[in-house]
Amino acid sequence: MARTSKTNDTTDAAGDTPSRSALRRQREREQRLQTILAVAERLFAREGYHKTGMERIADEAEVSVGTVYFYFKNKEDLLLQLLDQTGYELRDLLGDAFRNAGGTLEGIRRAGMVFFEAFCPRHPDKLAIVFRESAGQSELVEERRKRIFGKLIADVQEALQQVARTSGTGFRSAASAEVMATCILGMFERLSYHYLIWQQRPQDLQGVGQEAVEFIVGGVSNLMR
Amino acid sequence: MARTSKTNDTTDAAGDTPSRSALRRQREREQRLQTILAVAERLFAREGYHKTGMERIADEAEVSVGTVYFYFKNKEDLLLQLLDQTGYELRDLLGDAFRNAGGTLEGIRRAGMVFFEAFCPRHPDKLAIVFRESAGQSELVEERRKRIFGKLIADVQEALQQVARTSGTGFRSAASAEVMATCILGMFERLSYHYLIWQQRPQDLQGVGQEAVEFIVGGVSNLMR
Amino acid sequence: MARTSKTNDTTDAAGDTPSRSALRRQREREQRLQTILAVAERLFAREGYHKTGMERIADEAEVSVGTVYFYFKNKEDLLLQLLDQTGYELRDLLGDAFRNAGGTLEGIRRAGMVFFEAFCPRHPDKLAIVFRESAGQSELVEERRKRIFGKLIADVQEALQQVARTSGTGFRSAASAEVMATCILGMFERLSYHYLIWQQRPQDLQGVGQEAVEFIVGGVSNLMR
Amino acid sequence: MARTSKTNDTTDAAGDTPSRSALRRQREREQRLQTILAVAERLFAREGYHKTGMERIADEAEVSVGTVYFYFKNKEDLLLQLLDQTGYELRDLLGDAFRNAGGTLEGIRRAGMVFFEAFCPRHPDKLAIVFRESAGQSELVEERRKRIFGKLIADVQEALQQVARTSGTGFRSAASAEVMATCILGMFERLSYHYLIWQQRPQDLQGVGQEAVEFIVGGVSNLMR
DNA sequence: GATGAATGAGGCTTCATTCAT
DNA sequence: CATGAATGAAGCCTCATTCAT
Repeated sequence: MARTSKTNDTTDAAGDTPSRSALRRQREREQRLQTILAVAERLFAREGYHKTGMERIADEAEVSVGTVYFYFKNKEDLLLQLLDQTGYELRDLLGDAFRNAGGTLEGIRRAGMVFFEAFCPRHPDKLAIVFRESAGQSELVEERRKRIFGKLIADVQEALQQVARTSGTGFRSAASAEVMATCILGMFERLSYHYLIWQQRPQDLQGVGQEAVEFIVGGVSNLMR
Repeated sequence: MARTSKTNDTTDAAGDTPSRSALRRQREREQRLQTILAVAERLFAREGYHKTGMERIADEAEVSVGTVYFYFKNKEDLLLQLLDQTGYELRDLLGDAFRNAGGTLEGIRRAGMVFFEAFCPRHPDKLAIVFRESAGQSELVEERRKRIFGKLIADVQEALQQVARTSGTGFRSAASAEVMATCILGMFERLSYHYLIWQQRPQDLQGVGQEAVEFIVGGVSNLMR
Repeated sequence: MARTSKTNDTTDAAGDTPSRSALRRQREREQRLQTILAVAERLFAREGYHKTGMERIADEAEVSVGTVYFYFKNKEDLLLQLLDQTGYELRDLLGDAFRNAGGTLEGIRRAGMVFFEAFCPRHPDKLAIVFRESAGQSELVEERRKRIFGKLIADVQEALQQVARTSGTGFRSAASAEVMATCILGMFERLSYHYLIWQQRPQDLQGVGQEAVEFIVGGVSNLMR
Repeated sequence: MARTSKTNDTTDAAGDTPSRSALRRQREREQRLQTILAVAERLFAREGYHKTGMERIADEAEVSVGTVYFYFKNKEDLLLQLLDQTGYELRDLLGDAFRNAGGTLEGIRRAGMVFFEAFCPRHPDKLAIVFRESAGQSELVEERRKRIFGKLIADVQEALQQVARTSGTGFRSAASAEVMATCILGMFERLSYHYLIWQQRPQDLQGVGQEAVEFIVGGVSNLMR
């Protein structure tokens, strides 16, 4: 019932234009869902997935427990939707950046910086969830993480392959691009985890990012022949 | 509590020569402790930290729950000791390899391969625990993970700086070595996670490792001036 | 609340002739109520009273939860009305048959067969509800069951007493008729439960019924002096 | 772990004679289990299965909730074990009586009276559970009820067939005995339910029983040819 | 030292019912 | 009248931990 954008309307004739009240309900509905998600994101990231009870989430979202369960099947579903959301946003930013790298190392460099300059400072909680809280919670969750990482790796890999094509060369081996893409994601993960979550030095991220992308550029070059 | 009825030998008198039975008890004690740790490692890695109950651990270690609690303060302690153990082994292998890199890129290359060729195939469960199960379980655990990663990063960083010294150059910036070391750890983490845990392709790890160390060498070179 | 904008007809003026639209509304109302009852009967009987949620009932009756609550005070009320309905139908069939037994054992025999030949095959769900689902749900429900059984017992008892009167004899004791009537109801209950609900052998019911009524006839005779 | 009569013993040598303390533990264990069962029986019968929470049971048995769950898998298991217990007792009494009926109608008569005179006054709660509370609670429970009734029916059926053999006659049809046995059980059920649970006239049960067994005898005779 | 029965706080989830629109 | 989102009390159950034997 929830989660499907039903547009039931009793006042309007038979049209495609929902009534004003229906629209408002729709909005409020979406609003609530987002509020709950936002609260869950914050709590999962700061207090931990397991330490956060559903009641606490309901409280802070100013709804009842039942309402949370109206919008989300269970606690795991809440985490899954958070993961998906973050997955989308990451692909929107990172994926896009890499897809628009234009087949040049400079493009790769710029794409990498997007993560450190645009994503990290804006969404530290999301990072904590994808990289920490969602790790090893259930098969379903792990499955979803795998898929998200897979997509991102594919994006980066594609960008790398384009670089090779553009520069008229190739990679050391067929697997090089995939391995490098995975490496790059791993670097992003650990760097953001290290400097943002552990060391709480968000202001260092730009510098760190620059070193990292330089490192990447060197690594990539080295695997091109 | 430590007083048992039969203390007719020089067990814990004042000497340096423990009696035979005391020695045996000591051995049995160590044996038990290791069995429990081993069981916990396997279960945490395969079933998940939370899904594994203390009773299950006791059962498979063929002791009682009480005994587990005699050797370990609580469940978290079990995880902490597993982490420490893995930390030591990692430093023993990786740290050593990097410390013995001899200040050459070739040394770095060889050190990196140690992880993929020696550690990964031998200790997949340990990897699952450090990289997955211990993530976000409690502040104490996270603290320990941070320390372990920190130590490893320091080792790698040191190796990198030695390369710079040996080659008579320096790095792009003072932070370069630390960033690179973190990058390298992140690569190791994600690559092993990806190919060993997710994709279950342990046979690919050697090839993957070669690409990875090549990538590293390139990256490092690029940050030397 | 009962005041709607359009009251241009003689809807609820003072007359005996309701308007056409009022009649239609009345019909629709009755229709809805019956639909809900029918759905509840099916679900209670097949899925169980407790396992059936109000939302499921509303869904299958193609109305909203609120509507169900408009027609029925609460879930218990739904069950009570189902019980009453079944009670009426049972008395309509069984009671009538026994009342029309004409004071002969042959009449008793025919009356008994009505249950197995006419009621059981037609209303298995109703049987499941009276004999299974309504058992031990609440004091109110149990009260109603008691009343229904009481009425039926009275009907049968009356028929038995008429047999005695007609044949110019009496029963072993004053309580005989009541006890026998209760026995007969118990037989009907367990036989239908056993062969219809448990053993799923509806085709056997006619034969079973014949044995049963024969058993009854013998039992009744035996208590007449 | 629970429910299996382990006889672990640390003090004794290697013998078959458990130590005194082990024996006492064993006794206490059985004691507790029976206490919980008794409390559950009383509460289920008087307050209703659904209205009785596990906490209430634990409280009245003077143990913790965890302890209840140590002895019983879940609430349903509690009910199942109560059912089984009652099933055994019923067969012990009723089944035995019918098995010892000796192939005479007089034997049947006496057997029937056992139910009213020995079982009903002693175990009203058990009756409430088998005939009321366990009805329609879950497939597993219903399955068990079916089995219990089946066993009892078989016992009675066997007694009836023996009567036929002894008297050198047979029954109206092959199914007669089964149908009659089912009838008899149904009578017992409804009569006890009616006079014990509903009408609270336990003192009437003996008289009612006499009428009932007379009724049975007549019915049985009537189906013999 | 070893045992394992007992504990009980806390977690997740369901679902009958209400009420503003 | 109908709707269906919101409520929240109540229920069942788990499991890390303790402690008497």
